[in-house]
Amino acid sequence: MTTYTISQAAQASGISVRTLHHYDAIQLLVPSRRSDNGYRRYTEADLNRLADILFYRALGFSLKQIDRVLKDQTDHRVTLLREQKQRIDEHIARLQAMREQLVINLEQEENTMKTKDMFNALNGFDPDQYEEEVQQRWGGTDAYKESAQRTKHYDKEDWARYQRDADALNQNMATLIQNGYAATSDEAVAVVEQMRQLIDTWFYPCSRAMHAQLGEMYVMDERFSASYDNLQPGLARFIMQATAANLAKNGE
Amino acid sequence: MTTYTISQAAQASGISVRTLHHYDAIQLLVPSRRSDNGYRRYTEADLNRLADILFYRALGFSLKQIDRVLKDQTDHRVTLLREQKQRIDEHIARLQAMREQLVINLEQEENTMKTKDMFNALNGFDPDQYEEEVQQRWGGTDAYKESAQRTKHYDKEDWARYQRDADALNQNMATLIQNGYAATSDEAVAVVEQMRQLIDTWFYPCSRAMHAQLGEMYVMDERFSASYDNLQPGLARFIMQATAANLAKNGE
DNA sequence: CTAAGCTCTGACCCAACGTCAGGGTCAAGA
DNA sequence: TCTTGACCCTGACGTTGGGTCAGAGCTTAG
Repeated sequence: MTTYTISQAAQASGISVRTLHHYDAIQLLVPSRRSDNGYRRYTEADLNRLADILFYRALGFSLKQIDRVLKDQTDHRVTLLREQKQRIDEHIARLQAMREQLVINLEQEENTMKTKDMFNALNGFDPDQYEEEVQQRWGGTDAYKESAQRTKHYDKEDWARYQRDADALNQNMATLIQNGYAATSDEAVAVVEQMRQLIDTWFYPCSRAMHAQLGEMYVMDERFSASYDNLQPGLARFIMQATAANLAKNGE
Repeated sequence: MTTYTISQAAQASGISVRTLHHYDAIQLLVPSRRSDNGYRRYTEADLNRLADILFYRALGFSLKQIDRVLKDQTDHRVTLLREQKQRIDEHIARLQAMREQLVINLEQEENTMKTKDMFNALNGFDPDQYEEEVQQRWGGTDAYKESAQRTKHYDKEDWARYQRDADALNQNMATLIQNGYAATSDEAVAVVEQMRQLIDTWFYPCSRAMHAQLGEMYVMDERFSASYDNLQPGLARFIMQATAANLAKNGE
């Protein structure tokens, strides 16, 4: 009778030696013989059983279940198969629910990403990946071109530095709102002027008139205003009014 | 500031206390405070983080991944979500392949079940569940009716007893084949006569002529002969020949 | 004062192996 | 004959996400 060593058995069935050790340990597949030196010897019958095991394993049965299935001669098997199908169907249903949620989430994230990118395009972030919308809406403007030129050479730290400064200014503005300052107050105008200068230094020449236009955009586009108002309700509109006041008080 | 005990936090979010212990242990959710006696106190912020954790858990992220996702502010998140969707899609595909295999297998098993049931209908097993084919092919015969009548009152032990006797006779017959006896030998005929009597006592009056017919059926229908030949190659044909010999030697 | 109902930490358990570690066996080549 | 390399063995720990005690402390109501 021809027998196989453990590595032969493993290779023949495409599993690891460790797996066969495991199946032996849990008595799922005990090789029929051992050679004198204690090596496992697998017979053809053993390999057949192994094939059955792997078959049911591929169907998602647990090793414990497989043991039962192979003991149970044919009768109860149909029930077990049906139960397993049931389990798999439920599992699939669960995963499909997850998938749906993920898709919904991705759409949301992508929307806010787009919004951010539109903003970033005007402020200079790399719009390469979202060319469609950004290019269509802003691609023709001089500001866009200048911004795209300059920012090409910025690195991570540059971005982080800018982000920090911008966040600080937004935070200042939010504080003003909380303390009851008007958008036309000198304090608000001072902050918005700093905002303008920040854009000016980092991205493109931004006049007060242009900044006022930008402020309007913040309000018009819900996706912008949402992200601002997230920080502080009414912030988008407040900034818009401040840009206008800045233009009125200090000229172009 | 209102805080929550561990059991309150658990109940509020529908998870176990042990789970919160675990999340604390792996630093996924460390409660902001402990009270003087060492009890965990969860703040609202903690519960918010917990909600996020459970949200991503529901999407199939591992706890380790969740930790990263919650650290990573928004940017890398889209990538992670996309990767997760990818994993889930693959998982679904695998499960659907399993499902297909299971369905195919179930169809096969159901076919062999039907065969067995046809046999059982003539030998008396409850054919209720497979009425279609069994009824169509055998429903009109007297033997079927008689069998159906009698077996209605058999219980599990009756069936087991019958099964044991039948198995023993089949085994006897197999042994005769192995030892080179002819189907027409007195020994084979003796066994087949016992088989006939078994049917006679358990199910319906079965003459030798009828038994010969039955024997023919064993051979004709591949589904029958396969299950007999499984026990011993050539067994189905051997029994058929023996039933014929029995009829010839001993009359109707 | 005691029992009930919380809480704590520590520790073992599950499934299906992967991955060493430490140590034998065997055949071929120097 | 000795060594090298390719196999083989057992034993044991790690992984994931908690479940399930066990032993012990705190607080509160009866």
